[in-house]
Amino acid sequence: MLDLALHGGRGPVSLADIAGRQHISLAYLEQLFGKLRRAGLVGSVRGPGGGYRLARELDAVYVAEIIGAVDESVDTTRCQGAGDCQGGETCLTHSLWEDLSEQILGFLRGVSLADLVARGEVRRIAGCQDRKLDSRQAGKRHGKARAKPSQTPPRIAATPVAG
Amino acid sequence: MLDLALHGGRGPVSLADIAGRQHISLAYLEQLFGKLRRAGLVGSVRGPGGGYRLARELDAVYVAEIIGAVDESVDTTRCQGAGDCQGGETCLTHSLWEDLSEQILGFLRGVSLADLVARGEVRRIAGCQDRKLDSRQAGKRHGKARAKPSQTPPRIAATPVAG
DNA sequence: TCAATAACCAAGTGATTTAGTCAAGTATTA
DNA sequence: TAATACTTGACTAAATCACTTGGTTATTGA
Repeated sequence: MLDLALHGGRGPVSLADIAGRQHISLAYLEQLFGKLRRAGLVGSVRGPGGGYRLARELDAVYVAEIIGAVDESVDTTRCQGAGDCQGGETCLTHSLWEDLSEQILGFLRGVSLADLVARGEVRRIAGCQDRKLDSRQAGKRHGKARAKPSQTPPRIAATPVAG
Repeated sequence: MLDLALHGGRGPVSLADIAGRQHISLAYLEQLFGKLRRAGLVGSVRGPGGGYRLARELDAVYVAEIIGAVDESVDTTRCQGAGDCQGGETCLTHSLWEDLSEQILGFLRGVSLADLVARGEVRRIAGCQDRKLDSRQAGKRHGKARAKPSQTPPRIAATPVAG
């Protein structure tokens, strides 16, 4: 979504472009953007020259929504907030994880794509990515690579012992 | 640790007791408390009547430490903070996940066992647990059950798409 | 001294999750 | 009408994590 925010100025951005810049496989991006589209966060344009564009202004798209569209939840309780963590009963630490979840959601609800684009760090990295892609594309012609190099999965390491 | 905080008033608490109240298997508790002991958060007493006790006062034990001792990290970046998320380079969203990690750590560093014990919700649930255990133990005699009923694992659901 | 109790330890297991792949489509436009 | 791009669904590989198995060692009380 950030790539879209940074490169969506002149018409739709193809997933192949994003795949090249962000080192995420095209097939996987297709999955993610399917969810994003169904959540109403992006719009798509088919056919040659097509691609995706953000459905709203940068300052109206919050990270929490994006994660919600893709992952469906940022809840840290084992019971997904239901309170039946311990065989129908509520476990001792339920309220703690509930508070933490609220904390995380609050933070992610406060960060918009506009906020991220405004960061010097983000602009710098995006600049590097663009330069790299340009020099790489100078040497090749219309290379459609469906299988891209993969990376190790990210994961939030903290896990409640009971919650 | 909360169970220990609530029941550690009169001498050490055995893991079998905690297992009974919190529905966590004894063998699994042994693993966790091994880590907690090595981290200096609890002390142990062997032999009959033995068990574990908190190594510090309630208001000096923070949830962040407990998670750190057991899980080792609450980092949400895919590179564990190293900044080499994208094949040696830093990925676009690195700073976002770094901020989120700091947010989570800050929250968990601010919650002590004393804070949790002071919660009405926690006291209420602990009361229920004690009453249930009493009525169950009235009917049996020295039942050493090493294999306890298990529960579905908790997990933080939010996962950064790239970080 | 011996048996019971409870901490200690190492290795393995199994369910779940998630990033990612594969193989088909269908729509759009030059 | 062919190329481009999006759509869908089923599958896979790896990792994680809660949990188990099968022991050993230390302490206490009878």
